[in-house]
Amino acid sequence: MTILDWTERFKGTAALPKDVRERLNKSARITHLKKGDQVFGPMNIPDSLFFLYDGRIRVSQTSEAGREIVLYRIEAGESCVLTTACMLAEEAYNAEGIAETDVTVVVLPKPAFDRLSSEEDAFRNFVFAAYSRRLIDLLRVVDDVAFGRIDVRLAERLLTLGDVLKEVRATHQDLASELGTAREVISRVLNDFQKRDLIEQSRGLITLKDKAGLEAIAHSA
Amino acid sequence: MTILDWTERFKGTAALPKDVRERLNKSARITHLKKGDQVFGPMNIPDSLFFLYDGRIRVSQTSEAGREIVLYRIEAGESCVLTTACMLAEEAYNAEGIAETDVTVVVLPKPAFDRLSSEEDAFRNFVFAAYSRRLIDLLRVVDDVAFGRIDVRLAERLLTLGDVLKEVRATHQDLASELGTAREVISRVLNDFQKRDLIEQSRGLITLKDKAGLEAIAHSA
DNA sequence: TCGGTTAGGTGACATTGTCACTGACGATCC
DNA sequence: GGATCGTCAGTGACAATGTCACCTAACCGA
Repeated sequence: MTILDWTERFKGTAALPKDVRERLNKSARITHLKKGDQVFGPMNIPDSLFFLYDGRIRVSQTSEAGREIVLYRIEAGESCVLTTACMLAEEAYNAEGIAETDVTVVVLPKPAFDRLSSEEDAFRNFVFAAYSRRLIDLLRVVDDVAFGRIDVRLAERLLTLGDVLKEVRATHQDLASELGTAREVISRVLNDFQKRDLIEQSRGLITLKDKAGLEAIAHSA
Repeated sequence: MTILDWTERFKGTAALPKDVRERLNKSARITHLKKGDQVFGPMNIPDSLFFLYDGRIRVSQTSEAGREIVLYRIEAGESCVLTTACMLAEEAYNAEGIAETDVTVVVLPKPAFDRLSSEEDAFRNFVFAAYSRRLIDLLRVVDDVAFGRIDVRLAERLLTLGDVLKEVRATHQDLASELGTAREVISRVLNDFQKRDLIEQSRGLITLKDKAGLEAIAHSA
């Protein structure tokens, strides 16, 4: 494939001197993954650092009983620190990353990572910032799960998933996995939303009819 | 006060060359805090790095409604990365650290931190490991809150809080704050435990009568 | 010992999670 | 077309947990 200069894509590398960037381009490997592929998981801990060049990765956690909750999403230009966390920590964990779209990943071997983070302040700060971002994300998840109502959380999530279009292509089970709850709960709440004319439903598709109304619910925490 | 060589206390600094450690001892400041003092919080974001020399810090999060949940504890020899996370991330958060005992803290100014983490691999790895540890801790919290039963979680927590002694000195409200639930819920579960002869209760004190029984509950997830 | 504060108990009810089952829809094959 | 199968969604009963209002008991300092 064509060799692309990924270093311009990341905050931590864009500002680096040209020679450093060229060195990086040599030592890093670029990988493509299909939508739905597992990027990492309990059985699949990479020994390298991941930087997401293009696409989106969904990081979720699954309980013993098989219920799932989405922790956060990695967008293009961000790095995936959880893999490194899992490398360092001995403890068992059960988070996994799934490619939500086709994905292009820059894989940086650990030696190159070490060298870079010792030599380049910008890069090191980028990595620290990535860690911080995830910590904050998880604080938010804890807050939502421990203290939030699901109608509020579902309204929020519908709005973020719908974004530009007013459509959310997801089954009730998908949404349950987003929020870490059961399908039946989602069904109940969605039916309530429908009765209130906030949404329209059809198989695997939800249409947002009243974004303002949903926002009112989302912010009524 | 007497100057103590804290650098031997931390994994990331103990192995450093003597001259580096001496430099550190000069640039860092040592602070003492009383039991119950706030180490950091939404209104009190330090601009330096914290290393816990002695004592224990409880990190918890509080909801809008005022309900609290304990995220993790920092033990002597560990660093407090959440403060740095909060420095870097712009977003609002509401975690705070409370000294659970009298506490001795090493405060390392950011310039010294930057220099150290660029020059010394051991130190940098120590910091990364600290971040990782907290990420994993939070994954566990998410798992517990989203998927765990409270009787299981309470049994676990009683065992860890009781540890050597068979006593837990905590009010029902304290335990509710540990697990992010309501006092009434704790009261109900404790009464159930008492009926089953697993514990004994008196005002502000719980005695573990049957650790094996509690462990059975704790592991019956 | 009085009075106030804090810890804990209780019942009614709301919300959320679980379970078992049903029907509805869409694809495919004959 | 119609039979069949798998996925998606709806439902009612019940269990677990959270909320609210209010009560009692224990402790503590004046």
